Amino acid sequence: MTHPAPSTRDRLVLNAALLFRQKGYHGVGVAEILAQAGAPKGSLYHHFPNGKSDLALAAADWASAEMMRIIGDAFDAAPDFATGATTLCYKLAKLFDLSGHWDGCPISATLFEGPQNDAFRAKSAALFDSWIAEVARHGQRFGLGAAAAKDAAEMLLMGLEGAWILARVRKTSDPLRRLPGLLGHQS
Amino acid sequence: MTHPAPSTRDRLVLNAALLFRQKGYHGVGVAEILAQAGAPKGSLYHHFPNGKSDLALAAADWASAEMMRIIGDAFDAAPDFATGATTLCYKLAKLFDLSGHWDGCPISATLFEGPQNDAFRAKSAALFDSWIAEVARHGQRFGLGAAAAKDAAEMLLMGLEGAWILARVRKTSDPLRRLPGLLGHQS
DNA sequence: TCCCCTCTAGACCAATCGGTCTATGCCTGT
DNA sequence: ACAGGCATAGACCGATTGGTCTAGAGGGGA
Repeated sequence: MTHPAPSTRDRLVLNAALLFRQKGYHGVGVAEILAQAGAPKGSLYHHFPNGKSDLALAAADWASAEMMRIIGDAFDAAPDFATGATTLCYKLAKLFDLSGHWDGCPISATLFEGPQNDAFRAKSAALFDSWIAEVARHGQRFGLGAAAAKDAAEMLLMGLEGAWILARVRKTSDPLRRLPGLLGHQS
Repeated sequence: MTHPAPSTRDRLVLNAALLFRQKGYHGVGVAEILAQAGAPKGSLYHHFPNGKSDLALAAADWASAEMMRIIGDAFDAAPDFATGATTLCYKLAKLFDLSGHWDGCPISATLFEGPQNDAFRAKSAALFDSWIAEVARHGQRFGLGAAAAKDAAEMLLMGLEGAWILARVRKTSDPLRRLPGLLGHQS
């Protein structure tokens, strides 16, 4: 059905992404990641010489790619920007419900509470910007001007992040589902 | 000028709040808090028998009270809801600039990445709700209906949380200052 | 003066942290 | 069959973690 036999490296990245999202960078120990991925310590430091921090960056990249895919799915099938934004919110709400872990945004959870390291900050900025640029691209495709598209994209992202936090704290995807209405994207 | 001689307990709470905001719950060790507060270990466990987790809850309470004060200041002096909301965003942006640490929201940073402990989650939910209720109260004071006031308050909070994240990642308070415009609170 | 209680002080502890190291599979090319 | 390298496997390490414990400083009441 899905992938037949993910490599050790992929298992490490995937499980690290899941755990970091749930507990934050400092909240997860390498031992826990290794146990959940079923890999020994040697493998981690073979694939990621810099250990935990390299793994976190890879996990964030992986999670960001997943988000880009979701954004694309939501907007590609939409007739206009507002519908695309609404679909995106609903898709994320559904994933939130399915996970059963009340996870947060993968970027902020993984990279934010990490080391003060500026590389982490720059990386998260770049990933967020890539999301915004992608949403803005769809906005322009639907006829918005460049500035208006970027504003709409940034507002959507900010709303999503805030709704995500509220959803997490309340253990319900409601805030994500109500966001489009609050943003004026649906009547 | 300010308080003449804060008690050991107050110094612990204050410094814990500052550090947790910067690095998250798991990102700060008790040793670091004690060093910054200039207190020995014995004092911590005297005032907070449950140690770090008790201290985090107290720090969150303290930070939340501070936020309630800021909300009150912003809306009390405002002629209408939109102006109050705008003032609140600007006040938080100013604090963000002054801190020089690119801190995040005190609640999410302190309590979110903490232990899976449901008490932490419930506490943060209660504090967020108190903020929303306070903003909604001002909304009703300015003539909004109960439901509309709560919607506006929740949207403002979500926007603030999202803008806070973006501000942090970009090391600029711009997102917080642009939020009122994006929310339609000013022309 | 003496007691008592609150608070300070820091030595000390087991557990866990992230990371290094050597040994050994295991698979491929020859 | 054999060599050689990629990858696995986990023992091991010093540093740091949150937390406990004993000792004593300090001050107010009797």
